[in-house]
Amino acid sequence: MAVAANAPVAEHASRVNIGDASKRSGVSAKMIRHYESLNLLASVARSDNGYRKYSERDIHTLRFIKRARDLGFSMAEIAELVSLWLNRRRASASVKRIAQAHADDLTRRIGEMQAMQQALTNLIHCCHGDQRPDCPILEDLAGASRPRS
Amino acid sequence: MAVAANAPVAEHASRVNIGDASKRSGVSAKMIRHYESLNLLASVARSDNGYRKYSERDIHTLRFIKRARDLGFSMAEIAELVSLWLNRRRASASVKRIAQAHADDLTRRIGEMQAMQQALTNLIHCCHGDQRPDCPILEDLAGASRPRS
DNA sequence: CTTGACCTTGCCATGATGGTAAGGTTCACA
DNA sequence: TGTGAACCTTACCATCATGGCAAGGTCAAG
Repeated sequence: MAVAANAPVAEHASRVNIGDASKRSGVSAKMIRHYESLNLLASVARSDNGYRKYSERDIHTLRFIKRARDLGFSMAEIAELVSLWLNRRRASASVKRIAQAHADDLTRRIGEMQAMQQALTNLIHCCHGDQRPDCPILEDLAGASRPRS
Repeated sequence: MAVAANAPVAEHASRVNIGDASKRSGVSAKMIRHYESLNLLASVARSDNGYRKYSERDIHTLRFIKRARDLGFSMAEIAELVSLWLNRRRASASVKRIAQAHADDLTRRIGEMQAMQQALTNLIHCCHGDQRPDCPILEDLAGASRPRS
């Protein structure tokens, strides 16, 4: 039995409030509103009392966004991805280019952090970490490369 | 020959403006002022015209901060480190604890980013990246676990 | 009718940094 | 003496994704 994809008749009948949309997408209500302000969700419906009403399609989009966020894409990138997703005439090359750029960015940042981690680990290994004040970590920070003027 | 502790006669004679302090520490003037507002620099001197005046000691502290930033410490952590650096009765264990916590944090974040990177790399490898619209990357985003509506 | 759970908008905060604007100071040079 | 460049000052805004809070409207169950 599929989810609510096979919803019976009127799609608008199954529209839910933001709280349900949040639970079903894993995106906080706060961020759902935020994404709407970024135009990631095309024109969210409102009921008479002003409450937002989310269709299955909206929830699908929210899940798409969440998955992309989990992969570390920025909102700007996600906006492009959503647009490509909705465009049936897209070229997969466009998607791949965005993904590759992000992957490269991750690689770079991971490298930077690993360098920090390595330097830090070395210093930590050199520090006896007891009650004495002598500390190679502070000594490094106080003048690592430049030995003192 | 010790640092500027043994500076010839009047230490205040060698005090420099923020621009020089910036060049000599590698910290932007903007951030030097910011660090002062965070109380990382004890009471920066001012000359009659209101310009900040930096001693050798101040510049040494700025270099300490810069090195710590380069290792990825947060400003809150750096505040603690500076404080310990200035306290001759510190226990090296205190320093080591902060460094270890930061290293652990780096490890965690590196792991998260590597997981993203790995998932992304897999998807990218599956995408032919040409003019056709079929794209495993979008398919994953649109419903990795849950198939599609 | 009340209570509690929901929804609305709007503003503020994060953390580290950059930018810009509007104005004061200093110095070198014509 | 004037002028312009290069410096300094404070103060505000922006980033990016997210959370929090406040004040108020809505709705359903008791």
